Amino acid sequence: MSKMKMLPVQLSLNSLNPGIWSDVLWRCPPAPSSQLAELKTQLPPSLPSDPRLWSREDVLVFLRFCVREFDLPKLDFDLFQMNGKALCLLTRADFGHRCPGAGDVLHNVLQMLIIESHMMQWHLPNSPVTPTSRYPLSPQSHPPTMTWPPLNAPPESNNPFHNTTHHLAHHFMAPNSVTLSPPPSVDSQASSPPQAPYQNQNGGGAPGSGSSSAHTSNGGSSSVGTSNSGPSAPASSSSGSSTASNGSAMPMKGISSASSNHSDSEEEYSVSEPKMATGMPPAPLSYSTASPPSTPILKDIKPNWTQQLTNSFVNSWSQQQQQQQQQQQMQAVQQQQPQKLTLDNTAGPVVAPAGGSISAPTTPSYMYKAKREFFPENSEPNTNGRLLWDFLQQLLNDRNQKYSDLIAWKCRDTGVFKIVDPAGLAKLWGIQKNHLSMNYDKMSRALRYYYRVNILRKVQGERHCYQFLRNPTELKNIKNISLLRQSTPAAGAGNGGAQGMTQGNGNPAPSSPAAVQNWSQQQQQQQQQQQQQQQSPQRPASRNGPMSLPAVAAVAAAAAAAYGPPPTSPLFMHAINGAFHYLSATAAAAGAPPNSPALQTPGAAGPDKFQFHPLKLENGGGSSGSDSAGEDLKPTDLSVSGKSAAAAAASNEDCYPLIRNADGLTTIKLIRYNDHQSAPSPAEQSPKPEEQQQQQQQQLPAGSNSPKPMEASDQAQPVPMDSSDCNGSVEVSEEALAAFRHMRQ
DNA sequence: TACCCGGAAGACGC
DNA sequence: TGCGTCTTCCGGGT
Repeated sequence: MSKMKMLPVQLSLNSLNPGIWSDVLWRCPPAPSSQLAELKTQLPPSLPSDPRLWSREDVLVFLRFCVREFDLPKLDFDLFQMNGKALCLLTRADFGHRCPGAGDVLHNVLQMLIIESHMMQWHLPNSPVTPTSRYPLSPQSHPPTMTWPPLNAPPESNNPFHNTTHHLAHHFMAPNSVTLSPPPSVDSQASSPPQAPYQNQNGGGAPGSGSSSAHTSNGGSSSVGTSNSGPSAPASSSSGSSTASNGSAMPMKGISSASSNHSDSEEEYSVSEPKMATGMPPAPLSYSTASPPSTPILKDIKPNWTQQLTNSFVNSWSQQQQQQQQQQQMQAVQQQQPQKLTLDNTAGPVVAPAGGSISAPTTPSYMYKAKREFFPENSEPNTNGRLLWDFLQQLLNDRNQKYSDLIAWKCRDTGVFKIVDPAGLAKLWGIQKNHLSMNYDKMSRALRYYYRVNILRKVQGERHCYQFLRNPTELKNIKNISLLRQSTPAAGAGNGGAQGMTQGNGNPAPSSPAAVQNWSQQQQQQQQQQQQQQQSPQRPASRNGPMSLPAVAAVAAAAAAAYGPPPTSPLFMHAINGAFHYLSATAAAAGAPPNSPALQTPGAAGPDKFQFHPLKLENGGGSSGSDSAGEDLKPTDLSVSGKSAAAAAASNEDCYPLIRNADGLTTIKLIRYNDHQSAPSPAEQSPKPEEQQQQQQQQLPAGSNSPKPMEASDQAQPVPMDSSDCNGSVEVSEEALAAFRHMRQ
């Protein structure tokens, strides 16, 4: 034992799903950098620095090295007949099963190396971190906007690891929250800590994380970790525990993702278990053997891989929601109390993970403080997935396709989607709503409820296939969806029951072919927005703008974990502060993006906080029923953009028409001129400013009953549904890295 | 057996 | 208190 080196990560980890972040960021001993460096220097030089690149032989070399260096018990190397990719997919539990007594060590070491590899990639030049580099672990990052993968996808993408790494990357970039998304009710949204990037996926503050045993003694502790979840805490924590316990979610996710991303065939989608059979990762022994702490939420569900998968999604989802909330509320608060943005590193001490406290990895105390200050209980109303259609939209449009194993577009243009994993999706939905007994039957009932209001229809003949009859913008703008019932579903069974819809409330309600086209257009616009966000050089901060606080902190934490002091150190706190301020300043200097908290103005840019470059083709005058929607689309007001319509159009830039809703709020319609459409020339296309005003006036008669453009893209719902808005992951931008470098200097 | 449908009653939040 | 949005349960059909 004397020769045994200090482990890079504590061994007192439970069997929960290894959140790379959590493990490394919150369990690092005081000097991880030096240890890691030492470790790396002693690794056999033949080993690629990126574990994923290891061959089988490399894996064995690595294992032998660990056995030797850490004085581990003898391993059965036959259980590690896998390459580095597969090895990376092994969970802590997997390691534990393969080599009891040494699994934690191996896992931790490996995770450290993965982290290191991450960091190296981040620092690579010409390695834009956002958004194409959102998949730092994925050698073949795919465009986030790719909803349905091309059939000619490279063979590599068939590799389960493709999506697994993607998923893993997500875990890294936006580490899972422990808290399984308590229903986004007031409590959960307002008081649940903005911990997403910091929480241990392992659930509930890593129940039992302080225990060195793989078996957490239950989560009694777990509820603590979830902090203010209130009544939801048990569910949250328990789910987290389950997630953790079923630590194989990631591999399975990867497998599943791969299949789902490359085929929408019934065979591949419909049943989960067969996927497992066909895509078994090299870790068959541990999927259900991790002895999850029995928890209320999942106790009646076999810990199968689907569940694990779901839990993984749940965490991601939860994290998305929290991050969105966090960003929104941060922006709101910043406008009022910018001085409070400085995280006080004198905040209560971060509960040291060493003591086994579950709080530390779950919610650093400084984040609690931040939460208290920045996230008031009375958060602004925000559906954020509280409505089923919104929930589905956000899953479907997730930029990272993180939920493609649960639900995926089948034809995004027409709004047709397929529930890939009904049970998993239902479970996720149930967790979202805190209805833990949710199942697909119940959820589908809710979906059928949408038939009546012409939001959805069933795709005949295809299981689990539904079609949105209204595009996200429509749905978002229709405040009173019940009004949609005015159209009798019976009238339009053929085309989705959308005929003659809802003219009564002034909402243009083209759910028929025109609506589908409108849907298609907006979907395309969303994709274009995403692409533009990725490519636009004049928006260096990307859609992330200055990184959100969690992102900043994530970078700092990552860096601290990989290089520097532990998160509990003042330097770490200072790093976060510095990063944040640095980014704010950077954003200001570079021309703050719309979602720059510091620069955001409450008026026009406010609602657009999630969209850098809103695009516009407004449905001038409501539902014309025209199939050529583009012809009716007129920009109305370009005041936000500060350019004339003609100039904007001439420059092929986007317009920012304003629409005033019934509440008098000015919102922005996000529609873009499609270059590929048979659009008139820019000069023709864009009315003169006077015309715009006239049009706007025509469209916005105060109190008028005349048809208005979609009513009120209300500011209270700053989280649009399109993919560009699903800001689930903590995207680490170049600025963030620069910030970190800056603060390290 | 699973999926799908829709009625009915009720919960829950606003 | 009313309303909207489910949730839950159910019987029936495919």
